[in-house]
Amino acid sequence: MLSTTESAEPVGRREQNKIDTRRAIADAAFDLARSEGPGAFTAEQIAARAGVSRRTFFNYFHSAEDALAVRIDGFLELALGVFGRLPQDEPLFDSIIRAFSETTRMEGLSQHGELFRMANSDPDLLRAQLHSWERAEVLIAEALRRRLGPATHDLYLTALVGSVLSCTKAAMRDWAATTAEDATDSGEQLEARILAALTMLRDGFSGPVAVPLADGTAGAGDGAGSQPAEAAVPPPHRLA
Amino acid sequence: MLSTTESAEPVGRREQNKIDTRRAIADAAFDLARSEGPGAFTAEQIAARAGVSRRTFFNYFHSAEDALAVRIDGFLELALGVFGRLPQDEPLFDSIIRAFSETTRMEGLSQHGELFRMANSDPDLLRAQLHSWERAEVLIAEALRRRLGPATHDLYLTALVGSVLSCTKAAMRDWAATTAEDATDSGEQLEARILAALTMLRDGFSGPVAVPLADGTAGAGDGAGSQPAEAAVPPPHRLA
DNA sequence: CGAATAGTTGCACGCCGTGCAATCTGGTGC
DNA sequence: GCACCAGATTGCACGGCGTGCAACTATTCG
Repeated sequence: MLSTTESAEPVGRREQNKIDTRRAIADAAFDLARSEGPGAFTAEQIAARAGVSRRTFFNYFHSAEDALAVRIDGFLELALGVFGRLPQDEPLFDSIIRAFSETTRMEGLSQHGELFRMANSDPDLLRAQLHSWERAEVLIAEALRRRLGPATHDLYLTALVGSVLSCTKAAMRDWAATTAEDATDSGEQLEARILAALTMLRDGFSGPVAVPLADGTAGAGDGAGSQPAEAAVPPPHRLA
Repeated sequence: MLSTTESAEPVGRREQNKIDTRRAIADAAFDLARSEGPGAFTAEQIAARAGVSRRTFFNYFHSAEDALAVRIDGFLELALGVFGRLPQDEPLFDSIIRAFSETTRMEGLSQHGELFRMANSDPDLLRAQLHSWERAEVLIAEALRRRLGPATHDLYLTALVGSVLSCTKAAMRDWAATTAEDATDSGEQLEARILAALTMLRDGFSGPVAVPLADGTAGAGDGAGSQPAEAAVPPPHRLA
């Protein structure tokens, strides 16, 4: 299982404490958001639940919403990590698609669905999440530049990365809105949507792409009335 | 000249006062951001400069940053308006491209460049701007659904609109970073970038598209090393 | 004009986010 | 083990934020 915190490196007590604290705060924030509702709790409450002072909370996060949105950062950093480990000689879009596909296997995926829904009723949380995507955009653009070469035009890079993330975001929104995340195939549901959205992007949105369902039939992906094509995962390269 | 506030409708005193106040506040905020630097002024100062009370400021905007970001909303609403007035039978991407192209002729375009640069040094301003794009995404998706038909799949719509806006955003960022906005061809510079970015999107990012320069030569749009194609505006349909 | 309605203002309150100095804790060299 | 130091936590204080509320003022309408 992919993990946000996996790191076999020997790490000192100090560093480990920081990681633990950061995690404790993020978890406390998420628990509170669940029980009290998004935007209906204070930094003080988060700190108390995490067992630190209010001041320490603000040493780790700028706001309560940031403590929630940090999970989005985790998801995107994970995807970036997977992308970096893919063979550089395969078609670019295959790498992109597989990076995000793979990342849907991460632990704690279900929380992301909740997070997206929470953002619907808390504008500040939405902003924090948008900021997370924005930060990831920069990181991914850098990684892409390393892969495509330093001469790659900026506009091409940023437009591409922005579009890819927009499609992924759209897929996750759709997934969060329509899928019960305690379902056993929740991950596959998300993966199918990401695949569909990124395939549409690769095809220049010339037409809608159906979201393949678990039972093998294609979902109602009716766009402009034409018959939607069905997306398929790229050939099964192995992770390096 | 396109205008954010143009409206020939007969409007009562009450309504006009609100419009004036809103504008006065937004202008005051922008002036302050210029003179004091983004994030270096208070709501109280904005209110004072706009000639209203602090409380009234908060009746109009949720924060100082929102008062700045409202200009982004204006730009995007303008583009949406142009899009709605285009003939519905032309190719979708032609409409999209021309809608944004056209909008670069708006008044006060230069301020947008400044706004983008300000966001680099003020995270809260960046968040407010991202929120503006997000809100516009919803509006544009609705307009697109009206055009494509109510059966259009949600994921197709949101992925498309998100990508289009990401490309436009990328174009504006690039423009803001590279172009002196007091240049006489500032508008054309932006238009060329938007055209290039949206053309790349339409082509599924199969390769970079050069940004045509005013002198007729193509700019250095070198992507993966292949020869970049040059973008061209769609045929000159007339606005309805 | 007078009543109704909509917008403005001052006030008060709890919370936010951060600089600062005191304190505590884990790492390092002896 | 002990002394020391860098780094992390904490309490405190302060200015600013964002909003509910009630009083006040301006516009609209009969």
